[in-house]
Amino acid sequence: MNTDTRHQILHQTFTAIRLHGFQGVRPDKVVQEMGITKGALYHYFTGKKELGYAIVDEIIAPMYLGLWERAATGSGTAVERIAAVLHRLRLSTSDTDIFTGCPLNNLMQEMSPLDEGFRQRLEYIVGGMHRAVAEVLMQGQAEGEIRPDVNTSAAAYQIIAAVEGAFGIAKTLRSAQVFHSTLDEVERYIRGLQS
Amino acid sequence: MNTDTRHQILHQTFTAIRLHGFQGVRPDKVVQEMGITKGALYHYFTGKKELGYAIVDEIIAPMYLGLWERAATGSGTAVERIAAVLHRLRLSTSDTDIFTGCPLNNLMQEMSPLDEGFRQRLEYIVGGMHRAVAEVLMQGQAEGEIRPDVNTSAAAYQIIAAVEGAFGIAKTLRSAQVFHSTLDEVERYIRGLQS
Amino acid sequence: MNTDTRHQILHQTFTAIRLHGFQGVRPDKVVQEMGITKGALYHYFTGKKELGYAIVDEIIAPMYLGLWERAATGSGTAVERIAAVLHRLRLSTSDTDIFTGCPLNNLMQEMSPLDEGFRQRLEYIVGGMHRAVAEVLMQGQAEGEIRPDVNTSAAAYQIIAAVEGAFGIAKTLRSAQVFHSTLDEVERYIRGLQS
Amino acid sequence: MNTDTRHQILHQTFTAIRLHGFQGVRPDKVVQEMGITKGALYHYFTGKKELGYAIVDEIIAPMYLGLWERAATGSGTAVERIAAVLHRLRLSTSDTDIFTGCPLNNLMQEMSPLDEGFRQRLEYIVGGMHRAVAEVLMQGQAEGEIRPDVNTSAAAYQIIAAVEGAFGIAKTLRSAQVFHSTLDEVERYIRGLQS
DNA sequence: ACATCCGGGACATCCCGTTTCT
DNA sequence: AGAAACGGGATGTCCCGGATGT
Repeated sequence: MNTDTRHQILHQTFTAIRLHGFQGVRPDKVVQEMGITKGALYHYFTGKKELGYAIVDEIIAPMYLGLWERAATGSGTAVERIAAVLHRLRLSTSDTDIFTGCPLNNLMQEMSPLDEGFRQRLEYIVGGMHRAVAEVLMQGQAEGEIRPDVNTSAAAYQIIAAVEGAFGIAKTLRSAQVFHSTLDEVERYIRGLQS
Repeated sequence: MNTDTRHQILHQTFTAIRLHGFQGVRPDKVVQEMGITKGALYHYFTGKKELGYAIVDEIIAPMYLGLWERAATGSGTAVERIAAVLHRLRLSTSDTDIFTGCPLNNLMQEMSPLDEGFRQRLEYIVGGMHRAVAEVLMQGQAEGEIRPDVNTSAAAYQIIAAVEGAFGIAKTLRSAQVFHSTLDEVERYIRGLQS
Repeated sequence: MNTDTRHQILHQTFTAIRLHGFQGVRPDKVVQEMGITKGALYHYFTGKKELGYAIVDEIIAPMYLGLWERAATGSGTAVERIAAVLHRLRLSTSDTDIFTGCPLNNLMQEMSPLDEGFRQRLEYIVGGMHRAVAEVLMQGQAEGEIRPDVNTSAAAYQIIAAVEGAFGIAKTLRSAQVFHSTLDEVERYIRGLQS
Repeated sequence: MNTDTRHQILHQTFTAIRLHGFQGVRPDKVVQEMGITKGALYHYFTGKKELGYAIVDEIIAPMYLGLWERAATGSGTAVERIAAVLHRLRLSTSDTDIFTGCPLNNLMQEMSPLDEGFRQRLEYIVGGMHRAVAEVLMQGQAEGEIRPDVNTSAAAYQIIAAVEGAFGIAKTLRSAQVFHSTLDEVERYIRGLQS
């Protein structure tokens, strides 16, 4: 099993999804751009959908869960740890990322109502992100850093929602600046949760 | 010009877009479900894309701009007026709306990078929404209701982003409850802007 | 009966046929370019085919029969009268005519095998042209100008064939010069028929 | 590369072009008649136009260039060699060929003004035919067989034009006899070029 | 004497996936 | 492991013409 070709297909298709959406991906085009044939693709994946699942499982999930779970295990105050994730997000977001938007958000909007397999995988990722953030907030609450009246679960959803929403709006406005200033505002919101 | 048939096409296609995304819309199916023929469709619209533009211009834009601009012209404090919009949003959002997500958000994620015509129309809508919210916040600031150190533009983006993000997350989690509790949290954030 | 509109349709469609061939004509486009609607077109003609027949009968036939029958009724020697037609042809043939080719020849090649109605009308025109040329040659023969061993019918066909062929070749080579020098050669051939 | 299927498509489509013209060819019908599917067709050709180009390059060009260039390399006097080509043409022209006309001529009339790719390919063929005939005439002139005042280039164009024109006229008149007698007359013209 | 609206069907092309072969 | 050939069906668009109105 040549894992190289498999990886290449996975990443090339991931790029295509970012540009055209999952439905807009043309396996024909993808393999052509890679210089391989469909024989290779259908050797590793049973179909376009399974290829999509593999991309979510093997690329997107590790990417986002890794990013947010690092906050849960990091050091410093709760607010600082979440702010650190936002900083990393800002730094890792290039102008072309603004243009294509957040891969996770894109797939959620496109595929959630269309395919249950996608929805469950994306739900798993969002759930993991939410759990990570909520946990940090609860730790902060336990230590007296966060106000006791804060609904940590709702606050966690709000943080994630605002980040994804910021991605979506910046994408349409084609403005990295809007993205950054909205993230700043999210950070301010988080600081407002402190005692 | 028989505006009846035209309107019917517009609304039926709008529904189809909500279910399958713009790229997933099959004009064949739409006209078949309406009991008309493709002759009619291509009599009123030169193509699928122009039909999409018309839907954004004539359905989506009035819908969202109407909703948010009402906040700017309403009575009461700034926070109350924005909270009123959020309430209306909650009430007008059925379970199937949770399932299909926010039409505006869906189109933004799907079409912004694919077609400049769509992007500009959506940018116009988002810009209008932002302007409306920011204006309310500035009025509140002028009247001493909102703290003077609040960046009204950034706060307005954050509010819109959180609402759209809440839609997107609730759609994947298939949970009206998450939608509502996130909106509650947004409201709490807004109240935190008060002096 | 507004003969103006009818004439306009006839001539506009004739131009379209010259550019795209009969099968390539799009009634939709033609009426659009004229600023009228299909209602007008189908008021005067029962269909695209009948419109084509009318164009052959009312525009092409008079054009070509008029040109060649003038040779039969003109004055001077037989050779001079035919040469005069060739001259007139040369003068009336613009560069765009070279580009689009001979309308008669175009229609013959395109429609003869496809539609019997066209074929018979075009046969009528070619027959008339042939009769006119053959008659002139026979008159010349009677007066001793043309050699008695000349097969006037075959010679007439050859003259017409060479002229149409010259049009066709010049059209592909996009060369007015080839058209003119071939017509010169045809003239030389005719002079070779003299005693 | 299975050249069998490719060849079959090429020849079947060539036949269809002869019957309906290039624009009149319906790929659907062609593949259906062959018992293959559109998947096969679009596997070998990127589109109808490219298929047409391939037919010109691989079928029509060799056919005509082969026919006329044989005259240049044959033995006997110049006139005999050209007459031999005309004879071969006569023999290889069945009644159905009269009905459908000369494939080269048909394509020239139909496609030259519509598509530059076709025009250039057809120009290449006509150029080759002309060069072959002109060369034979020049050889004859060098050997004193052809009169020195003959413009070999113009005469070559006239020969080709007359042959193509004969095809076109015979097609409309549906008369093999007219075709043959016109070719006879062309032959007589050529003999008239002799000293 | 025309314009509007629309029916019905074709048409070129695309595209996912399977089979076969090397 | 991967390339080539092909099946089968859908897709967006076009386009001729008729029905209806004015």
